[in-house]
Amino acid sequence: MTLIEDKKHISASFVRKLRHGAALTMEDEVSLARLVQNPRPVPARADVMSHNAKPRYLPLILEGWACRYKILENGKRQILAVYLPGDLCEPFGLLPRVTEHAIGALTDVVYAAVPLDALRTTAHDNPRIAQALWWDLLMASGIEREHLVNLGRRTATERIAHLFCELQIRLNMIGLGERNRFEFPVPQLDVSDLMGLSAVHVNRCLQELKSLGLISQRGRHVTLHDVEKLRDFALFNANYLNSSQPSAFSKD
Amino acid sequence: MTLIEDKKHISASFVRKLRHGAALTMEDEVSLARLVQNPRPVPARADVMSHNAKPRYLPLILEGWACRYKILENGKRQILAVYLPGDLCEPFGLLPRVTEHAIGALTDVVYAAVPLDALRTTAHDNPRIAQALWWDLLMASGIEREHLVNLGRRTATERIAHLFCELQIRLNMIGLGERNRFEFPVPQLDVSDLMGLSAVHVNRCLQELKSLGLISQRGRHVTLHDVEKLRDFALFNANYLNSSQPSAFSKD
DNA sequence: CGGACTCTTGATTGCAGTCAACTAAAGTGG
DNA sequence: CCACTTTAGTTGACTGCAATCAAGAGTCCG
Repeated sequence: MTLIEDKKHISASFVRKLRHGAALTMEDEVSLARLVQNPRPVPARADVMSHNAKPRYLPLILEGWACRYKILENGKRQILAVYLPGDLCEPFGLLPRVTEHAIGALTDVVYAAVPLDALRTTAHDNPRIAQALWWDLLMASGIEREHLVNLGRRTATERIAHLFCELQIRLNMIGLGERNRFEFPVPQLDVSDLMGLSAVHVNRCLQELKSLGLISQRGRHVTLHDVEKLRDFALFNANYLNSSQPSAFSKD
Repeated sequence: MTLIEDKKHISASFVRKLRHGAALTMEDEVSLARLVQNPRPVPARADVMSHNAKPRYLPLILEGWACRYKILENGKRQILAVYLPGDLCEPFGLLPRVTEHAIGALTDVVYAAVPLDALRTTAHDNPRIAQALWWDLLMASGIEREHLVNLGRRTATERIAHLFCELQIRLNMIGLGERNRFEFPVPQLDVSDLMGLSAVHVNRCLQELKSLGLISQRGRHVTLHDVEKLRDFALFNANYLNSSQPSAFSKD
């Protein structure tokens, strides 16, 4: 296996996701793969990037699940976003800044440090790549906003159902999991910090979803028994995940 | 009064805010003011921009308070962000897309439609303006993320206290209100949709803040009696509002 | 002066948090 | 390979924050 092919392998999720945002050519994909260097491991519960760093690179998740989080002065933690393989942990990171939140590993993670200037140069020189990255930014901001709606106006069980609906689509986008079954390796304690709930209550909500026949869990895997029913239950509307394809670079 | 001066007047909040993000020259400010055309009024409770539009312009609030909101299928409403004079209602809007949420007027509003391509051209030709707009984008995304923390991990009364702490800074930034006193024209029903609460409970939280001596209201005006105490109470840390000055265009 | 909002208050309900104990599973080291 | 520790999941009892329901009081405005 050549070096290039190996790079294409480790960057597979990244490229695969960006294909949804623009019609990438083979060369585009090679350019993207070239950005992905030096995979680094991080164990579960450790930080990929700490608070108040001023990074010159963007963490790109290659394997495992990570998150952006903040800890309040009273010790409470809120997870702001979940990052899957192929996700840039600083979607707004086309330019550097002091990081406001930490990035943590929910499971064992392997990530690549994408150099800022290389990413910027590549995007600047290639309009399709630029479009794909803009699309990715819009999707990431859509996900965060829907998360906000989740916390504000959905009940605890609805929130968790909504999470599964979203993950099902995001994982499919990068080729992980089957249509209605996927690995869900996140401890309930972390789910509670994501959903603004207590861990005990997360446990009970999961049981409710199971008793309703909407999902089941075996080991670290979840099965969604009836995606349509689950979406209705969760007041889930998938528009926010892909309806925002930009047209700035196409002919509208 | 010449036309230019008049434009500078109606764009005052916009320019004034952006000064915090970059060292703008007089010419920069004139360029920015030139983007602000055709002020349009919208009455309170009407939409500035509805769902599923595909606008070629960005609403820029000139007077009054607006918000981005979403209504769920069960009729519940969540306000995602509050926009003050000088705020672009599509901070990610350097490129067009189908709008995911509606923009609504919380009070009587006057806004300008900033043409997309004019904004893009101006930013492209002027690095200081580009920097200021990036800074604005980062601040807007920081505000939304803190809002998410608010809904997930702060109690009802803390949330409202936090809102006042944030507004105090944002309003000062555009020269509205005094150091610890400002107009707060938002009905409690809208506050409840912003904070993920019921209107009744918002009322009781406001009373609690008053009985704690932290704030008082007279008519449509709020006074923060002890900003430091209020910030402690709200677990408020102002970093997210301005610590994210980008350095992509300066020499780091 | 009537009507539409908006705010306020009280009574009641219920969702979700907290506390605590226990079980299960997964590492770890002797 | 088995004690021992750590982490994760489960259950029950109780508490409490915030929603809901309902009615009344202010305010603004045509």
